Amino acid sequence: MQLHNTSQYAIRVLNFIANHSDDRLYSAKELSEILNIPYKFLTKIMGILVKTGFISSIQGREGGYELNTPASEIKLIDILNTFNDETDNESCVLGIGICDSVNKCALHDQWMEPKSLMRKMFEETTLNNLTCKDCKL
Amino acid sequence: MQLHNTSQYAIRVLNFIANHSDDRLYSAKELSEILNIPYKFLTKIMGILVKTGFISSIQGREGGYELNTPASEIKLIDILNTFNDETDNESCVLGIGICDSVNKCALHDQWMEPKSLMRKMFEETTLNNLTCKDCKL
DNA sequence: TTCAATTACTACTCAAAGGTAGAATTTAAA
DNA sequence: TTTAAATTCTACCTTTGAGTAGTAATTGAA
Ligand code: SF4
Ligand code: SF4
Repeated sequence: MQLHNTSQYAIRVLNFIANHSDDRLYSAKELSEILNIPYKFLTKIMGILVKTGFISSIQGREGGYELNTPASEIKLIDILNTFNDETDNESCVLGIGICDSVNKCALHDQWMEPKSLMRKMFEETTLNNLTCKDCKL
Repeated sequence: MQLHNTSQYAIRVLNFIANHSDDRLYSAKELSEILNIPYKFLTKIMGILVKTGFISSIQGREGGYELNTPASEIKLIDILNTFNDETDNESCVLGIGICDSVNKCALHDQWMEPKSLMRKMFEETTLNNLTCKDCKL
């Protein structure tokens, strides 16, 4: 019951960049050191974040990454979907397939409240709701 | 953000056996067909459930499985822990390691409510809270 | 006693996540 | 113009979850 490492990394990177977007460009090397994420794995993830349009990259010497979309428009759920961290009904708690209020699994009644709260959180939280100056990176 | 298949299967099997414990013994073959779980994978899981003491097995012809612990004493969280579906703080949403109210990650404030509800649910729900006669298996 | 239905055990394959290696490309500073 | 610092691309390796195969051991029924 956990997010994928890639999702966690992506959230942390995007959050950091969003919090320092006025500043300047950050390179993969810096991000890797600041956020303590394996360099080679980070660059792989950055490539995906560029392709999906969350960030844009400046190539070459003195290059780096910067936010390409306003922080207020990047929802956590969008990041999760990018890395196959599904939160939809198809892959719900007992994974039984399509289900509704009449056709439900044994856990349904207990699960719906935590699940909907979780889903609501991922859907409504954007990067700029996350701004937290003293938080761990 | 999902339970492991093994956890899902284990919950469904244990729930079924708990709901039919008065009945009779159920064999792996039957369980596999009723619950639509691959036979060979199921027997592997049953072995683990026997070792951990949730169920006991009757070997040989006419054998099968039966609950070994009262349904009221089998918490979902115990099943999850058996299959490495951690819900503890070490492996929390951003996976940053030890953290408390002063030393927290950027998602902490948003995450704690859904998380604690989820955790409470897994900790307080036992197999006999789950009894649901018309539910999908 | 034989035999078929059953659990238990060991070892393997497959797929996906997590991570690494190396070289190509881009670009600004020296 | 050269060079070093950067992103990008392709391919690989490792680990773990998911699932399969085959066989041994057990035991009640015929
Ligand atoms: S909890 Fe509800 S929505 Fe989720 S699998 Fe069970 S029945 Fe379906
Ligand atoms: S949400 Fe809170 S407990 Fe979980 S990783 Fe973040 S700081 Fe730690």
